[in-house]
Amino acid sequence: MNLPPLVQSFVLHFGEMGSRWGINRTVGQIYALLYVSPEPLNADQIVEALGISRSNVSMSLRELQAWNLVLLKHLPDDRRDFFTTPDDVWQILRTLAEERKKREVDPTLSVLREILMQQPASDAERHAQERMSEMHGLIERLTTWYEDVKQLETDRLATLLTLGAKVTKLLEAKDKIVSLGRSKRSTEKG
Amino acid sequence: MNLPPLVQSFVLHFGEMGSRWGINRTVGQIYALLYVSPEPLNADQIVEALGISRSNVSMSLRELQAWNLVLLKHLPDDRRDFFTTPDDVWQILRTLAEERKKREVDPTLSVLREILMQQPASDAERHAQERMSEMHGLIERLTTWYEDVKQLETDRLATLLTLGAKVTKLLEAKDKIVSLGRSKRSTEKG
DNA sequence: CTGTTATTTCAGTAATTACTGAAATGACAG
DNA sequence: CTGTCATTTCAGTAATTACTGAAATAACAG
Repeated sequence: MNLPPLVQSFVLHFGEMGSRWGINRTVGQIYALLYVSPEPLNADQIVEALGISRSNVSMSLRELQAWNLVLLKHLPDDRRDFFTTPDDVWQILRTLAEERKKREVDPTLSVLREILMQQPASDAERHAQERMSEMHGLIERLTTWYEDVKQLETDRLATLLTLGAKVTKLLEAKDKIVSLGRSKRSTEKG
Repeated sequence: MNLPPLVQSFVLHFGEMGSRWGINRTVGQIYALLYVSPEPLNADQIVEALGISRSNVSMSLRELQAWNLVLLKHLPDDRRDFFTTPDDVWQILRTLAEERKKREVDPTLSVLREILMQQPASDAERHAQERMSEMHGLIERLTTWYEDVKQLETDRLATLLTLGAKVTKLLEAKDKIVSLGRSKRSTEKG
């Protein structure tokens, strides 16, 4: 590996982090390299930069494409494939969330649903179903929220993030006012 | 493995899912088993239920304890260790988020910060730093939001989730009113 | 077609990670 | 102390996953 030291640290870190996710070292490194590269790279440049085999690069790029984390580009008069990552980090975040949901959450939801359909045959099963139902409920809440929020454009999402928990305080204040109004009216009525 | 069929499906699914996270199959299965079990289990019961070695159970429970996903309980007049998962699924979610942040996000943030401190020695490095800075900014935003939201009690968090993107619509409405007010005032003034 | 260059596939191997059984440690009762 | 039961450690092995080089496929130019 022969990269500017600053880039190398980044690439190596992503490689290690990769293993903590499901992703493997090489895939992480390639992603990091493409992410910081000023222009698209072709497979041989990646081989050169990371010192790994051509076939490994090919397979890892496939993996990254399956994750939609990498874009294929073609330069005029050059039939090699060049690769980049999307520029917009928010877009990257969205993609990552979407893919992880698809791979990690959706299958679980469908297994839970299936099990919850079945008739429990014992107390143990009944209890298990209750627990699974709690889990199912939580996951559904989270995914509904996610489906809702993912539609937002970047600046609105940013606003939402900046607000964070403040929103609930606002709402509680509003609720108090509303309930005051209600109790006043109900008093008038009663 | 000799479990009620319904429990078995759940346990097996979690085992497979485990591999898609960093967690391994056995750890996933043990967690799932404890999660649906009506009362705490000791190591030998887990060995029995899952058909794996005693030592594997011991190591996997350690891993789960390191993740704070499992609680150690003692029954009176019994010196064996018994294990459960926390009852409250929201609490489990919090723990999971906290641990994943600690392991997957914090190290990246600190590497990024370190690299961004350094003086770039070339155009390539300058460009790389810019990209890293974008990533750093995004992650900081997300973690700030998370730090903020994680303090909320369950019912407030639930409210926040239920609202989802509606909040931004409310805010935009508010902003329009405020900016109307402002432009009115500035007209009066000018 | 033929030759050239780019990419992919895949069987074999290397590296890593998971799991086991045996032995060590610990915790306690008598 | 000694014996008993529970848990942990760890070296060896099994299983899985990652990686390579060689061969196959593909995409084109002439």
